[in-house]
Amino acid sequence: MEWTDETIGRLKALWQEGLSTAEIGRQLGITKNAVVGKAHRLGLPPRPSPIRRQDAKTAKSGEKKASSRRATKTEAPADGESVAPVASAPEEKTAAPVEEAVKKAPVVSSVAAEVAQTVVTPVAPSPVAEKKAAVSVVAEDVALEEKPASDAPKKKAASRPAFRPTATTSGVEPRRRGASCCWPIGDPGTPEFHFCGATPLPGKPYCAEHAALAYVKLRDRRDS
DNA sequence: CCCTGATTCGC
DNA sequence: GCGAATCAGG
Repeated sequence: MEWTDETIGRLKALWQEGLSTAEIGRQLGITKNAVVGKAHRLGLPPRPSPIRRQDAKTAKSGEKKASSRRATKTEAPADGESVAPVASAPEEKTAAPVEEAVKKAPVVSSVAAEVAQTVVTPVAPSPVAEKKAAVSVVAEDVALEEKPASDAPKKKAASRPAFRPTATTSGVEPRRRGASCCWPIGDPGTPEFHFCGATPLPGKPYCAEHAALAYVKLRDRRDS
């Protein structure tokens, strides 16, 4: 994966929109692992995760690498070392009510509801590239996804319908307070980088102007 | 089972 | 740095 400014910018934008990593990956044509990995390396703010791994330090005896996690998962303790059980520390409940509010439905739901028949999906057609084009008419190598055309031997693409109302997407997001258009402007990472900031359309993360750019028909972009 | 995000670590 | 494999919670 070539992480250009465009792709990184889109990743950031989509990430901020609250889309799932898998969804971001689908739109970028990469795996969710790539998305998460990159997001972490970029230091993007972690989003509400269902899981809470270890405490990173409590059980952090770096022995796992001995046989590599993939090789042996049923790794027996081998040594007779007593497994000094840490006194189960009373887990602090970091449950912030805010999280619940924020982690709500990615904008897709509301949009899909509106258009009903015309399935749309939020896609940022390289807003950054747009600006670059203004400066120089360079043929940007917008990462064109290499869709498997026909079904790959794998059984992927099963959940392609783009929008499937699930428990997570059914709720209406209450976080529209003081919202502003989050269309990325400028090069991510530079001080000039910012988001549009205009008043977004109800239920959408973009203002009217950018929503028109952001929401394209799924069919149109699939076989592009 | 499916989904989700997080982490690890070979490459 | 990248991301598949893996883990782990819902």
